[in-house]
Amino acid sequence: MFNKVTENYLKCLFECQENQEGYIKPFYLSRIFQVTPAAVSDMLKRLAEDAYIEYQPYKGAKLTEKGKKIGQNMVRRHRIWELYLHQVLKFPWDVVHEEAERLEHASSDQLIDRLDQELGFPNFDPHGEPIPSRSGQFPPPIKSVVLSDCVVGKSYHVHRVEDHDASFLQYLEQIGVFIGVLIEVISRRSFDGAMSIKINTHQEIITSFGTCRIFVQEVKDET
Amino acid sequence: MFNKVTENYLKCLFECQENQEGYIKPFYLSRIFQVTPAAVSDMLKRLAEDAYIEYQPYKGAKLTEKGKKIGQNMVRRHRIWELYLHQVLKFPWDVVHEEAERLEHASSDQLIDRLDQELGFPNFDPHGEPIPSRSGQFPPPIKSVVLSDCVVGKSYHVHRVEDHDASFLQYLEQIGVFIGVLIEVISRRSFDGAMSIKINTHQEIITSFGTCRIFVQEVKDET
DNA sequence: AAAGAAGTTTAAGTTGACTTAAACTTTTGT
DNA sequence: ACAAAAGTTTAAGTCAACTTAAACTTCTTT
Repeated sequence: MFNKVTENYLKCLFECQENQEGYIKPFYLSRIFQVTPAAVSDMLKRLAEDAYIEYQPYKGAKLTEKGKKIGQNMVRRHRIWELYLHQVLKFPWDVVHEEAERLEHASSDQLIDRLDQELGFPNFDPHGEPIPSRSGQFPPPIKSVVLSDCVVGKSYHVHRVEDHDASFLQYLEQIGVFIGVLIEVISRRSFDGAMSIKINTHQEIITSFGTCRIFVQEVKDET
Repeated sequence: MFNKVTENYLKCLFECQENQEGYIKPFYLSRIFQVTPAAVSDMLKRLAEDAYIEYQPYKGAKLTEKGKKIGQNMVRRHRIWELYLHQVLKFPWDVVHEEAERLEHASSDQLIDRLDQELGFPNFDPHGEPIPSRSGQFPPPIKSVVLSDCVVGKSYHVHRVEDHDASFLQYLEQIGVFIGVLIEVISRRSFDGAMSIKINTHQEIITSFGTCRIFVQEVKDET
């Protein structure tokens, strides 16, 4: 479609705008892409020239409608590939991110639509991220809270986990934390934020690294 | 794995060496990649520096063992993707080449092996090209002849067709020429080489463009 | 309010993959 | 066998995406 670097910038900017308002700062992008801030500056200037972003020096960048469309499409491609790799080709959820990261740039829209169809037009990827439809529609948002904010004694369904660290995902798989799983908060340590949770029959300790990367929904009591 | 351009050169050189001995000439590569001969010269020099090829000015290029390995792997990736797209995802055989052309650079060896397994470790792609195994083994070669060399009155199985022109493949599909189909040579016109062939019940005229791009096996008479 | 830290931009340079133009080598046809 | 044609290389330049180093702006803190 376009080139890899452009697609990655627009995807990343789109993902930022999913979570927070305002302008995205170069420093953030330079960490994500592992390049110097100077390279980001350079690139943002080019993206602005082609009207993919609105960019003001020292202020940051923001997608235009044109750029947003492409960024959203890249997010769709990425999440559909992740789900296809996991669900159809049975790859563990900790490896699909990296593979999808390349495949998303190498697929036609027709291929993505075909995978989408094969998957039954799913709403969420293996880490719980929403998948926009071909027409750009997102599924209705699910209001979830971060595990670290949860109340001791209550039960929750795991709804989303952050997907950028493979070894973290491996750990979660090993202790039985998947999307949809029911957990109960047993305790929280005040000094380091680590939480003890019950999954089915066994108990596990999740450190603050994890508790701020796991998102859950409160279970509606049905008694 | 490496970069796209390098991978494409090594793949192309490998495909050449599948068919003919000797050194590959820059002019040929420049037509394939749609770049100027100067660009090819430049690239060959770089490939030789990294010991992927043996290259002598005005003589041409030849893969080293190191380059051969990569080229063969790219051929494997390409053909497995073509077959997966055609057989599993039901894409018509005239579009799979283009899609595979990009996917082959974006897949890990693990993904390719997984697709291979899903397909049951096949020996040929949708156009009849042999697929090397993960260990580099090719299926036993099938001795086939080009349709233009066939004898009027005899019957043949279609074994391979050249895959680079999508509209040619569309045409073949439309008239019922697939890999494995039985055809009978009815006649050949001496002045332009066009041949009339019988497919099942109907007859079709194949011009010389096609007769030199369709490869067949003689049917062993079993009376 | 001013200084230092944190972050950003500019300037100059590099690299890979291209281009055009000109010089060169090899092949082909008579 | 030799001239013209065909193909190849070299030289110089471009462009995207990077780098480092230096200059600059903004944020934070006292």
